[in-house]
Amino acid sequence: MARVFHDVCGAHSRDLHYRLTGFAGRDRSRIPNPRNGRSPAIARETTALGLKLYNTLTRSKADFVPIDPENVRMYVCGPTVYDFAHIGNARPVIVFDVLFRLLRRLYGAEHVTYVRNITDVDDKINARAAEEYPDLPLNDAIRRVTETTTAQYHADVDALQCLRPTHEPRATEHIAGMRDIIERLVAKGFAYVAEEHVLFAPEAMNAANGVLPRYGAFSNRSLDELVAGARVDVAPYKRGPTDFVLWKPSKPGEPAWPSPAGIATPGRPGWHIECSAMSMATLLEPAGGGLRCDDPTKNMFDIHGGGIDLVFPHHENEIAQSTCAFGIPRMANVWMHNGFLQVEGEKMSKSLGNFVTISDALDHYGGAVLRLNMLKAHYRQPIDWTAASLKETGREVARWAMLVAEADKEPGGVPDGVTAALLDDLNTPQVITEMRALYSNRNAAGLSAAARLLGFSLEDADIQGRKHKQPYAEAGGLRMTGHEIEARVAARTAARAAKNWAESDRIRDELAAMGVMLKDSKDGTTWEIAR
RNA sequence: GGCCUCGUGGCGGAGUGGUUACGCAGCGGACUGCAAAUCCGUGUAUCCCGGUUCGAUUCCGGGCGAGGCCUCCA
Repeated sequence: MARVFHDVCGAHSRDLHYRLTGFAGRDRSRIPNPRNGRSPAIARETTALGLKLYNTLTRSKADFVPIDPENVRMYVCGPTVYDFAHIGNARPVIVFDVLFRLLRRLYGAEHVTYVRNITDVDDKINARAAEEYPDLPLNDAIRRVTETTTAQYHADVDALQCLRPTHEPRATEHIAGMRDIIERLVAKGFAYVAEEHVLFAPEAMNAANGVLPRYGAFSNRSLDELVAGARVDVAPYKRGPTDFVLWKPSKPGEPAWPSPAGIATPGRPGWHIECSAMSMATLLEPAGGGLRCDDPTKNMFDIHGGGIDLVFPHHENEIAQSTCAFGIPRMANVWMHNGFLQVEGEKMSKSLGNFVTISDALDHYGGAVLRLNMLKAHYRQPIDWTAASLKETGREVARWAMLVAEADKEPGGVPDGVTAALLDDLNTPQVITEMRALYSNRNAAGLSAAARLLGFSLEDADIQGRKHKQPYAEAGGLRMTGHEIEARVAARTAARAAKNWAESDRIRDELAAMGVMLKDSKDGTTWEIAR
């Protein structure tokens, strides 16, 4: 803690700390003391268990102290279900799955609540529905799109060996909660109705006194900067250029719900309000969307995660909504953001033709390989998703699996070095280094336990992609069944026994052309279909 | 233009105010009919310029370069 204090207050200044944490010029009696992280308004009765996490809110790494160790609560922004999830979407899913598993280990599986939402109301969904099912009524088409996409998403993340979150709320199931928050915001003067929209006014938030953070503090930008940097036309009904939509009217045929704030026309929620409502419903007490009116400061949770691109505007706006509606200084104590993913050194985009879906990736590599490959870079660093790296990872997992298969089974816990690396802000590259040392030392039990903590099994390693699990090889329009491959392998073994090396090598070359790789050992020849 | 992050060997990628991890590739060797796989050994790096320091890759300032956000986006 002394080190943290030095980083925050020694190297910079206390005022900078308050600016970074969004409390510049505000009542400082109720905000966390940078010296010890304690706040008069928030009881911190527990001690840390050694986990350190980098917090975007404070831009520093600090001990993780849950509000309630009996119920550690984490919310991660999930997918908008309109298309196959891509490999970039897989990164937060895997990263926060690792954190979920670590938290369960530290606090007990029954004492961690992990929420990852599904956004199933969105313009992109509507557009996709109209395109895919032009003959169906729009609402039926939308249901088709969201159901099939959600099923695909579940299949993908299951294959990546991610645990299902404790709750997976859908936006359309929480419209009432959104209306509730919107009504609170209107009643408190933070939001207003204009042309059947409800808009949030950041200027009203910044004019308010009390515990609220400053709008823009989280993403470190001022309202003036946002106005100056705005590249889009401001809708005429907005009072201020930075106002954002909480609720908007639905067009005819679109999904629509009764509107809040006395608006007669049915409408639908803005994107940001969804996460405020779903986190409230699933993570705040009492369960089901109630709030602790007796003690508003209880209306916070521990960890909020997502991709770094969500810092602004999504998370900034979530914070604005939740803090203003509930009268709290923070929505969540720790904010974690994963870095971006590139493909072969370039930004992934459909126009570049390098768009990789999770499903595509699973065709070529098993879930264990994709998962470990994702964890080779620290979660806050950018990662370059390359075929070369995947191939290397695949071989490494295969090596590890071979050791585990051959070694004597001795029950073993997770080695200390592995745990220590993971506790240090999920330093998975360091974990992998530890695992390599375990491999070198032939510590199969430790290696296996480490893999399990990272979320994959070495006893039953999922290495091969779906395409290569097929019992035949295919190349150049030719197809060879497993029986045919076995027959050629047997013929080659016979040729080798007869020291007919020319014939032996000919068969090996023939199989290699089909992508079938042979391995000779003193126990015989094995084969596998390479990629 | 504003804000933020990052810059380590051929590649990937950590830690660290004081002998610069680890993996891949390369090279040498073992094994093999020859390969592949596996095993053993091994060379190579901290963007540039200042500053602080006995000493900086690590801290501070500047420069250059890369990426992200400011608009839907993991």
